[in-house]
Amino acid sequence: MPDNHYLLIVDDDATFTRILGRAMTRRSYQVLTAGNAAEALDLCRQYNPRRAVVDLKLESESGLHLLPQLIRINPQLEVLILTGYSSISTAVEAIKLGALNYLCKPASVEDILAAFDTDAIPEATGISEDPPSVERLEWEHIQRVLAENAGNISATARRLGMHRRTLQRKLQKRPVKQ
Amino acid sequence: MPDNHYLLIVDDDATFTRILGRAMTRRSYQVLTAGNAAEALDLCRQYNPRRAVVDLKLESESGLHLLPQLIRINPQLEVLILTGYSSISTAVEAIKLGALNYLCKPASVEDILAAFDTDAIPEATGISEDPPSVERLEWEHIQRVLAENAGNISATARRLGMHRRTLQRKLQKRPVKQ
DNA sequence: ATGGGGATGTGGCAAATTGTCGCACTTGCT
DNA sequence: AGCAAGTGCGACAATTTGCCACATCCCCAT
Repeated sequence: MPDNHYLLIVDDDATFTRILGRAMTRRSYQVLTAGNAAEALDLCRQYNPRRAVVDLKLESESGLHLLPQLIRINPQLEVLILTGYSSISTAVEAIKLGALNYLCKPASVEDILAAFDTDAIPEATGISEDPPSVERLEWEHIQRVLAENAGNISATARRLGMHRRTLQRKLQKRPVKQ
Repeated sequence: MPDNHYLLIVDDDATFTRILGRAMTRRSYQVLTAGNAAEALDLCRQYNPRRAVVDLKLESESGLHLLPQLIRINPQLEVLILTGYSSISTAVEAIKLGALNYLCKPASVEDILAAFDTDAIPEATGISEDPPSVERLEWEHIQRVLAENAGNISATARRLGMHRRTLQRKLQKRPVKQ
């Protein structure tokens, strides 16, 4: 184990950081939380955390912009990008910028921990292209259109040709794992 | 401009490699084509191409497996991964393994060139114009996977994570229309 | 401030879709 | 011949929808 267990959580949703922070504290991380980029950079400089969970969508600035700054401070930092909607291009961008991994919200604490630790053997395991399950495909598509419509559920349902009530119910459920 | 314009195209679909190869030749690339991993590695060693387009789904082996081997031969190689479906996890995996970019088929020659030449990422799935309904998206996805499995309904259902009976019923309901 | 026009969250219920078995038949391989 | 795998289909239960009816909110123009 490394010399410290500092985990930096960056998200402007206070509720989310609180919940995740508590869960991580319970797993013996020393949790630092930041609500914006400036705070995050300060904490990073001050505590030199080993891992970070960064929301892609911060109020004004983008998590994608924050990412390289954090890594410049500490090149060893393992950053996990969290995003509300799944977009391949942002996922690719995040990894190119040095993120360790990329997850879609809502993600469970287990998902997050797994995303940090899975990195171990990307090559050895037989990676093959599996077609995404229809559920997964649907979920990602919904997230994309929802993002396009700025989170407007009614409009999204209309454009997706599904009933608003149905969309609501789907959104309440969990994302499907691959 | 670099010392050579060799472009390696790796895909087991001969028609695709021919079309893409011709288009790239017209754009003054010297095109090398391979139908499997072994050929690809040979060509890579022999010609030391600067760029490569690799289909993620090769017959037996996976493009994701080939990727690190190519890069080991030539760390400068710019590899573009082409895939049949848009899947965030494989996109992330590909970039982690050193791919320059990730595109979904069908991609135009322009898309491919743009993916090589710009850091900005073209929206991989070509979304954002008019969101297809979930039904339509599902239908297209089913057709793709079904084709990939040579019309095998049982196998398709398994890979799609849906019940065989359900797939049967879906296929019956919509013969082929749009 | 007052009243549209949208959006959102819920509950309830009928209608439609799925999940699950089972069974008969065909194919390809040994 | 016998086996493994795939296919088509009927029946029935379990879920998931579509749809309607509110009750709130919020924003904006009157």
